Amino acid sequence: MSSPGVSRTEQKERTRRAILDAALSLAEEGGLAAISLRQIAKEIGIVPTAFYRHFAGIEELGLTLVEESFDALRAMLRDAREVRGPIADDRELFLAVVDRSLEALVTHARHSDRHLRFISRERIAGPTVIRDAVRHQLQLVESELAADIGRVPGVTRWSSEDLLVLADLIVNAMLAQAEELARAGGRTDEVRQIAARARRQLHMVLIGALRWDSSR
Amino acid sequence: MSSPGVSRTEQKERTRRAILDAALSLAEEGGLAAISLRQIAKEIGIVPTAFYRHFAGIEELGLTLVEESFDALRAMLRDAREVRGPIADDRELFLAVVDRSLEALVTHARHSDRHLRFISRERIAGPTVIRDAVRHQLQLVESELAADIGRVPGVTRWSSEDLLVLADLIVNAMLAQAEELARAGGRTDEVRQIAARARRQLHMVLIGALRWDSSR
DNA sequence: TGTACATCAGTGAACGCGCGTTCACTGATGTAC
DNA sequence: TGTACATCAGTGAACGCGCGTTCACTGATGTAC
Repeated sequence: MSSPGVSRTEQKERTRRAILDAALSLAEEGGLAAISLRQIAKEIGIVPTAFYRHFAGIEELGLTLVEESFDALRAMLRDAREVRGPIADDRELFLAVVDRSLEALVTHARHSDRHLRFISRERIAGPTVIRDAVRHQLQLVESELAADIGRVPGVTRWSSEDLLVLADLIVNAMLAQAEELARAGGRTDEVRQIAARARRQLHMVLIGALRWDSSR
Repeated sequence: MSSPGVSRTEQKERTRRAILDAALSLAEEGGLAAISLRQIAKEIGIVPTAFYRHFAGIEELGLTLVEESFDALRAMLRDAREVRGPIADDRELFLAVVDRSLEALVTHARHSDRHLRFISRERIAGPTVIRDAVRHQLQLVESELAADIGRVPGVTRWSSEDLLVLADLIVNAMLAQAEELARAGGRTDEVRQIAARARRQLHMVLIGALRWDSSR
């Protein structure tokens, strides 16, 4: 099970990585709840019992995947935030800035697609523990996004509750599009079409946002 | 297995119904892909082999649940459409009309919650055949909704593509809220809060929609 | 540098269990006369 | 209305299989001297 010139620690890490990857892929069909420890072991060519050298069970593996997936999601959002520069109140400028963020998201989504799908799938279909962990992390992400949107000049008068409601809308919409994006695989035409749809949805929502008034 | 004074056909229908109900409930935890024929049989107190008197396998049962779920969803939308009456261009009137639709949705959602959750879960996490069936039906629903929105005076100049994009946004957002609604169970406070969030999201989206111009 | 011992990732046999599916059956309900 | 036969929803035994988990093990890597 080992290659020459590879330290024990390094080899262990490789196997751990292989387990996580296999679980992520196998779960694409029917979710984490539908895969077995033995399927994972078979997939990467280890004996079933070796699994226990790395995780106490599938649940622990699942929680690790939750952490990983949100690391990926946060990296996406950080990137989108950094790429866009200062935000203007002017409508045209504002939408151009949104477009730059979205381009960063689409680029990232291509590499983190399995993690994003993991989030949107296990949030709804996961075993209870996993589902709760995902939902909790999603709430944190929505808070961050809400704070982020709150800094846009036009929406500074919004109530914090409305900002959360808007963030929830955006996160749900974008996760649904990420799902479509992953499903499109590499097919360039489809990817472009879905990215265009995501862009229009964001525009529609944000134009509404700019007109919104929390006090009414 | 039978009660006195009940015809054979009627008894068969009862068992069939019990199977569908049990599957719908058992699938709440980890999705359709994670439940077994034997679990269902045990749940309703029949022997596993009796299952085959009603369905060829879990997949056929799943496809029946897809049909049922969309019957429920369409009934909701029909109700929402009927309750609201003529749609006005004026913003206040328009939003009041949207509110009436949404109230109808929330009332329905309380009774069809398991079917709605089935749709949003299996769309992402289901076995391939089920997933494809759900996605296909959802596209039809989105088309209907798009046509419906297209009749609103303010948006008659929209491209049909934009109408579909908007319908997709609304369906995704409302399915996510239906999920929350079901999760809240009967707790009145939470239900009211989620309904309020759904209303705000619809308002935000539709205010954006009224300002939108497909030609830009 | 060489040797003796410790560590520990991965092995392989074994367990009891729930799985889907087959098959011949039972006995209540339905029907023909 | 009564009898004889057909139908068929549900039964129960049996099958081979994959499951999670236990346990004692092996042998390469790591470490102490």
